[in-house]
Amino acid sequence: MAEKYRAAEVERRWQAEWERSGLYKVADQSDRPKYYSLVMFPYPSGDLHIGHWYNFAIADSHARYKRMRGFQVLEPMGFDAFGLPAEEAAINRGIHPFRWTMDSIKRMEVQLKAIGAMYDWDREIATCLPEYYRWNQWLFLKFLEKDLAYRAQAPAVWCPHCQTTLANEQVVAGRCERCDTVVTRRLLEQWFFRITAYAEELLDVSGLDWPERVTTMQRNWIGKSYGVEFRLPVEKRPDVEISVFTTRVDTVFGMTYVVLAPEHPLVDELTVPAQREQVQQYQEQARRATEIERLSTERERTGVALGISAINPANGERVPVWIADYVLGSYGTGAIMAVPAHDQRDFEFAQNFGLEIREVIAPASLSASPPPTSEAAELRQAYVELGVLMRSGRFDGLDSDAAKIAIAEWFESLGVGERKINYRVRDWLISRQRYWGTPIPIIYCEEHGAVPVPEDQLPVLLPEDAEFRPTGQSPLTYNPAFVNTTCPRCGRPARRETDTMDTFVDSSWYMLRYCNPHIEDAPFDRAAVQYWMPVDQYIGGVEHATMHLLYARFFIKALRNMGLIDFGEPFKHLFNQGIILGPDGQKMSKSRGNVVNPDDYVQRVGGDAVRCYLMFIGPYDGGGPWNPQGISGIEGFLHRLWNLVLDGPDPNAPQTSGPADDRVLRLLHKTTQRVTDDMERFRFNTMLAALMELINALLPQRAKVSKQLWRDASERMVLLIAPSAPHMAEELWHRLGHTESVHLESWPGFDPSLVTDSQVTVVLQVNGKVRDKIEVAADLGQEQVQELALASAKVQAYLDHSPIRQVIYVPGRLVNIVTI
RNA sequence: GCCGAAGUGGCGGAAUGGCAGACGCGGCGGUCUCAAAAACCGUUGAGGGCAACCUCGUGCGGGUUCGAAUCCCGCCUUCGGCACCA
Repeated sequence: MAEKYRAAEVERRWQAEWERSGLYKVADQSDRPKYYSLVMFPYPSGDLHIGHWYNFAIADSHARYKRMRGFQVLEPMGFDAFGLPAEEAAINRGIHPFRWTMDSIKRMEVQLKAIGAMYDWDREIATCLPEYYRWNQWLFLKFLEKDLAYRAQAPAVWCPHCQTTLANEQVVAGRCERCDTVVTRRLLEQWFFRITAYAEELLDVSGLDWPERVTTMQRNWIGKSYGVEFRLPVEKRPDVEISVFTTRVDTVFGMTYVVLAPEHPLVDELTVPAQREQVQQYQEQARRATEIERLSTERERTGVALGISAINPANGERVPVWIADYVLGSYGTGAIMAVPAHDQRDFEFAQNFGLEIREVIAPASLSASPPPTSEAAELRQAYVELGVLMRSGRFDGLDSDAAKIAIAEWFESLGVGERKINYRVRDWLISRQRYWGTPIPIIYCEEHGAVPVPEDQLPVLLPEDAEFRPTGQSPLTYNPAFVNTTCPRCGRPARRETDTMDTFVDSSWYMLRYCNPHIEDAPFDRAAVQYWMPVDQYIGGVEHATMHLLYARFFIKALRNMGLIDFGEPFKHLFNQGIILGPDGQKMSKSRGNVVNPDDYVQRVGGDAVRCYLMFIGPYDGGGPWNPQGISGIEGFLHRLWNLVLDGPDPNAPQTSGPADDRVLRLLHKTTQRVTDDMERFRFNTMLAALMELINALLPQRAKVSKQLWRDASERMVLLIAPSAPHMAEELWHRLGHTESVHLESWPGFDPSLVTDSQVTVVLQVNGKVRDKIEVAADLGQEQVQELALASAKVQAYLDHSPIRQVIYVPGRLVNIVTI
């Protein structure tokens, strides 16, 4: 019996040795092909939980596998260190965010090292350090130069709990993505990145190997729609026109009113004096409403008439102009033509206010019969499908698709409108009224307005002595030493911008920085980036589909157009790992008390066992509950592997190879093929199942196979498990007599001629039901196999002299004899 | 409401047109032990049968096929995304 495996001691020892020998230091050039393996970097919360392990440890196993396959692998680690949680923690505990963050990073470095990953710690980054965030500022200035950053007054999403504005992407169903508070809107001057300029390019995901649901989410988020934008003259106001956007210009003859968003710039101008008070009240009410209230489809449709009419350019009819909060100021032109018969929202609104509902589209199936003469009152809801036009002048009888084109062309020829594409995506609001972030490098001068901080004055340091409690104003506002400065243009007193940047700016380009994080005169090292980028495999949660992943793609495209890089996508392959739930099947949270701390398990059964167990739980994109009992299966497997290797061949085993050797050799090669295939396809659960099957089959053969083969089998198993259980594999490799690290070895290959069995089991069916099985030589011909099948007594019994109508033969698998 | 994914033993799951339940957990029985733990061996979908074996069985209902967990149609449930985007 071999000595017991002492995981904690072995793991500590090898981690120290790997660090000492610099085993995982990565050079920026190699004869080997490069492979950049990246996980979404963690927020320094101070506690590495089992979910981090699920993400990081498994990603590391895959990266180790790639390294053994001959790639030069870059696997960096760092911290997404700015952001609200540090401020919250700092406020709650009275510690400065900087200290809290740096302490958390220190703790997490220790915990991360317990994973046993190949991180090259020389490349570590922390985004809250000036050496990093100065490049956020530098990139901001570049974006400004290219008109990709701009300042505008807009009704920004406001989170009352976080006391800051948010980007649209950070609002989930009307609630703050971070703290789940119902958000409101505030009219503020804010900085934006012009991501909408890249809407079309971002829709192109060809060449990306990403989960389809992520690309679908991005496509839906960008929301491209084709339509017509046209202008309506306003009665008695030849100086004003109302622009509207519609995707259903085929229904334009059904327009019975026009709606402006409450915040539409023309509202004041167009409102008649008698309506002024009501209109202003409504505007105020709409401004105060939370997103939840505004977005609720259950809600009664409200609005106020301005007391003025516009002219429908299609038929010259007068239609009243209203404001209503179901029209958004931020989409299209902020105004719509309302066609209540063919739009459900307009329909409900028209019913509420007794406005005319005029049907102009007949369902296509009814087109043969005369147009229905039904009164509007009979309609229960809008008919929103396509159909055939009626009451539409010379367009009557056209189907919707043809009419969309015909009417668009007509409008274009009249000069009242043109075809237009609109996108749902909004520009990215990056201003945050919080302390713990990158200061936006802008100075406001009375004479010169918003002046960029000159490059040579970067970084604009975040002052350490600031009051950071959120008040709704940016904390930096209260720091005179920070705020008061001089204008870079004229030298007169000026004020600094006091908002900080959204932390998604930091994570939009960090993958470039990892390539050479020590470069001092540029955000990234062009040569190193040229070598390593794009990221070959990116692993992280799906929750970033329309935030980080979209922003990073935008950044890379913008940087490419600036000539700073020469590729257009940051992440070639993307994998979304699932979420590990608590043992109760619920999402882990401190308040539920179901958070699993990996440290206890690492101490007890070893990091290798935790890694393997997480891989074994199920498909990697599935996640699932942490079942503390299940880990014993992996423990047992690893112990049996340990014993198998250390016990060595049976003392009475044959010296020369016999028939058992042939079977075992085939099994070794077949398993190698399965493990290789599963590793490539991220199927870690079946990869480990294959190794378990192998060891289960191997153990009873110990006395039967030759000593040499037993040793070969041991070595092969150690190599196959090395990416998944790197510490034990290293220990076993050395115990087998090797002096170099197992992690410098190549992945074992397999001989295609050995992965198929010489004997195969053929299933014999009668009318699709299994009745017998026979063992035949794999290369036996169809006729012989069928003969053997018909010779089977069991088959004969079921055939019972019935005439055979058909025989299905699947080579090496089955024979199905059909009699009916 | 719209879009998407998924439903398989007590549990995690495997099998993507060809032996349903690989592998593991848990359970049951056994070996060892004074005993327990650990380790090891056997067994474990349901029903029937002394047994060899037989029948049923992958959310529900239909279909295609020699053959369906797998493909098609309809429904139910769960999860995820979007949700006034004109």
